Amino acid sequence: MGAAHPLRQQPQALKALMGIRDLVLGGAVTPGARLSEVAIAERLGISRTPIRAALARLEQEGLVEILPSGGYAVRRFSRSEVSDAIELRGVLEGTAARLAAERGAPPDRLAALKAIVEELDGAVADWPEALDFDRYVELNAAFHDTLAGLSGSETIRREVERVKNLPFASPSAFLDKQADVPAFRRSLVTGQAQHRAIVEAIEMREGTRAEALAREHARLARANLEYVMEEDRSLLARVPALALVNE
Amino acid sequence: MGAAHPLRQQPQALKALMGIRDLVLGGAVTPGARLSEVAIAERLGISRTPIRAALARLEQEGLVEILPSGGYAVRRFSRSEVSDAIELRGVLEGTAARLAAERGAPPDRLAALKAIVEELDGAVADWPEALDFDRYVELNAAFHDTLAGLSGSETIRREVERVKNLPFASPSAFLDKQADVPAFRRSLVTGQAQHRAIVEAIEMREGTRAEALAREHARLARANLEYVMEEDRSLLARVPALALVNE
DNA sequence: ACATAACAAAATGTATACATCGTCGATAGC
DNA sequence: GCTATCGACGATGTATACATTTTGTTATGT
Repeated sequence: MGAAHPLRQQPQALKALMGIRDLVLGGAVTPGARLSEVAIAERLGISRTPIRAALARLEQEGLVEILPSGGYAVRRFSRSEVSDAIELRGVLEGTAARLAAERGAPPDRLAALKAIVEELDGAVADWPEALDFDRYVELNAAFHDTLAGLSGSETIRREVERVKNLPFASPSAFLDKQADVPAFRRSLVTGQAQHRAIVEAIEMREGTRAEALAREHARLARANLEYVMEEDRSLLARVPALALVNE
Repeated sequence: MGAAHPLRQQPQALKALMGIRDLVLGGAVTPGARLSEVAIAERLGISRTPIRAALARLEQEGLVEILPSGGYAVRRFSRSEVSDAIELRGVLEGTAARLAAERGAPPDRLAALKAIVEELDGAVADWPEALDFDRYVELNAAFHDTLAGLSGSETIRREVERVKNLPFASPSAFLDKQADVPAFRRSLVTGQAQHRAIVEAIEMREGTRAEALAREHARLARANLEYVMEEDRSLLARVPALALVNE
């Protein structure tokens, strides 16, 4: 599945990375607040060294920012930045889809992608009401991971995976049991139709169509974001990925 | 111009980053070879700590890779990876151009971009033979930096700048006095025409056209890459950015 | 009461010491 | 002569100690 990065993380380094991620996304530290290295080190029970490494990495990923005077702080995202990050994911996934179509995807991987779509179809269609969120999220993530690697270009795959590290830009950002509203549920049906169309376009070597579809697919997440901001701001607290959005 | 990153680098950290970059790009260590932390530390006269930080960052940038057993090595790039990185730059710059056109670029920044194009015109047209490479490189870099920030999306700007950190993906990769061949020189004329067209498209709010043009503009670099690989491999050694390409 | 300057506390940046793991080589056995 | 295992060397991963900068507070002067 997603061998994500060539990460051969050492135990402490891994603890630091996951720990800080949880701290930030769990709302333990408010956006904009300083991330004190000693405080984190004590809280996680490890030394400052892996903490610093993790912070530097998270800065590269865009989750934390460097303070002008040194040190790091939890990054705050404006609504437009979230929107742009989603658009960016669409652009990159679109490129992955286009290249896969133009260059021809490896038959086995394309078959795997089609199998995932079939399973997704089952998950969505069988019991539209009693949908298994966990299962859908898992399959959806698998679809996007497979798509990212379908072009055979490691360069593209890396960048797609990179942008997905931003929590709200992930394809599963708005898929959460805590945020189970009809509007989101409807988007799953549309999304699944787009999944099918993307695979079809790649199979037919229709690069431009595949790219446009993947972009539009990402914009489904943007629509969900707008729904949260305009229609039901109470979801802001219930969608974990949106904890960092201020404005 | 390009305040690149919110990097408030400490002296040792900066020395480490620049030093290792020079080591890798200068060919002091062969691609694939291990980058021993102690060796680098002794060579640069600083401790291992900033070295490690710089290596971790360069791994994120894609210049070095993590060895399965730990530590880092100089990354080797296949021809297709170089080609894909250039394509990726085109995709991202294309997105920057499209968004600038769709959303409307700030008048002052657009004016600045037009001024750069004017200056570039002078540099190219006045003395086609006695072209000042340094000046052209500087203006060309300014054009691409300005374009990256023209959409107003910091997210997009960041990503464009990121991919440009890969030496061979930079817009100036094939602009070098050491590699002054007629084929490259001709590409400058075509490139300058594309610069003009990109600005025009953004000004006319023609987003799709702007995106397509920016992509095609990047493919000029891809053509130069193919020229090196197919027509004149002696350039492989003369174009500094291509030192990491094996195959 | 307010502003300013000096001082103290704390945080980061850097260096070094220690622990752990991988790799290379030598030696012993077959 | 070849292979396998044991051991030493070296490298990275981690922790800690030190130095420098930043920040917050307090006291003093106007």
